[in-house]
Amino acid sequence: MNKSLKRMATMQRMQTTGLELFYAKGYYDTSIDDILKKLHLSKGAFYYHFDSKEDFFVQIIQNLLARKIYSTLIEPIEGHDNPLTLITKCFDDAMETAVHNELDYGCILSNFITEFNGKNDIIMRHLNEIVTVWEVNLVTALQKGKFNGYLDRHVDCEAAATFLMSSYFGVRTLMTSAAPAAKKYRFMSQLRQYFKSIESKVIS
Amino acid sequence: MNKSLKRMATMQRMQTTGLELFYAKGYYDTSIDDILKKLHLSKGAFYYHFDSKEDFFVQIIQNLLARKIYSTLIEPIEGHDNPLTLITKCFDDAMETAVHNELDYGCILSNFITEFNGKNDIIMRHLNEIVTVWEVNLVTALQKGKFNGYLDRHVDCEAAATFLMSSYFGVRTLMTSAAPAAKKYRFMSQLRQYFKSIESKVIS
DNA sequence: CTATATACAGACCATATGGTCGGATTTACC
DNA sequence: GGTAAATCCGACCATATGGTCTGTATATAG
Repeated sequence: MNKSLKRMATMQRMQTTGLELFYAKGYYDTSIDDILKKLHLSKGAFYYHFDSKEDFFVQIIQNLLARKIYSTLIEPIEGHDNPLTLITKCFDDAMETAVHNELDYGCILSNFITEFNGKNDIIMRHLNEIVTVWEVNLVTALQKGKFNGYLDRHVDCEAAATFLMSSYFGVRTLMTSAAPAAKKYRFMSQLRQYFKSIESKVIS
Repeated sequence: MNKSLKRMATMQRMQTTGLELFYAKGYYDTSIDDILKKLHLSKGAFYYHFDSKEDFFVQIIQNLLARKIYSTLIEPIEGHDNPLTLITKCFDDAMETAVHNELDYGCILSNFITEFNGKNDIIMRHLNEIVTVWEVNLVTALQKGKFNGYLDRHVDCEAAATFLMSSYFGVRTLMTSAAPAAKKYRFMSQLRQYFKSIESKVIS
């Protein structure tokens, strides 16, 4: 980490706009020139800092995507409150920003998994790692919630986590298709319904 | 529909392998030559039958994709039985074939929506049409189920449909990532849990 | 002030892709 | 069997893309 500030700054700029465009247009349909054009930089600058387009993207995953997922989907569910409440608010917030984007492209993680599945194993491994981290944190939060009496003791926390991740990935995809605000509202109502069915039945 | 048999046969062959490759590698990362190579056909043959790559894909959507979605996700939920039972079996079957594919690429409809969102409005309209058909049929099935006393009368059928579509899209994406069989099992267990919470509470 | 490493510019290259076009071959019809 | 339409071939084109390489300006160190 002994890199100069200028180097870091340029790399950061490239990665930020790179992620923007990759998210909006997809990895394979975004050329390096697209990114460089937006930054008024040249090919020489790019290949001075990165070995290849793939290397560039892997660094983006580690430096930006992982943190983004963490701050959006993981960190908000940490805490000692009712995990169902935390998850509800977390999903609600994430979907709300999606609704307010004039042009939403769905869950960035889900999109990349779709794009790279069966095409690039190296990148898939990095994406799967993020999925696993999310899963582990979700399961942990749910288990803690069970321990603290918020969830029914018969709940399969691994299964619940899978179900939640699935539904979130899917609704973000569906929201890009049409009527995002309505989709969000409907989704949230049924998420609460599901949560009601797994919460503790004991009247405290 | 006065086209000769030979013409129809060739076009069918092209569309079938076209959909195969588009599904496996994505639209933009599949070249026309890839498709032609697999069929031992030439560029001339392709552009004799189709105006462009986009026209080709639109025809694939209408001729193959729409029917595939219909036979997999719509037709199985038609009938007068309990829609929750039908949907459960429908999802179970669809995911089972995905599990048995050595290489699964997720829900084909969801994948294309992800790929074309924000990139190609014409194709997106065709994909959205299929989504709408699915949604309408799901809502209808649920409403009929409510009318027939299978579902609780307070259930919001539109919301339930959105929730189901979301979770299905999402789980298919998740399944491509790792451990599809386990993901399927966990998902189905929580789907049943959700269904239990919206089914009729009246003991018949 | 000079030398040297850093950071970037941009021409260039090999390859791939969607699409065109004139011609060859096959099929259908009289 | 001859003719014309339908079907298909494959060379060719313009463009785009990932990546290389040489050169140049700027900053840093001695």
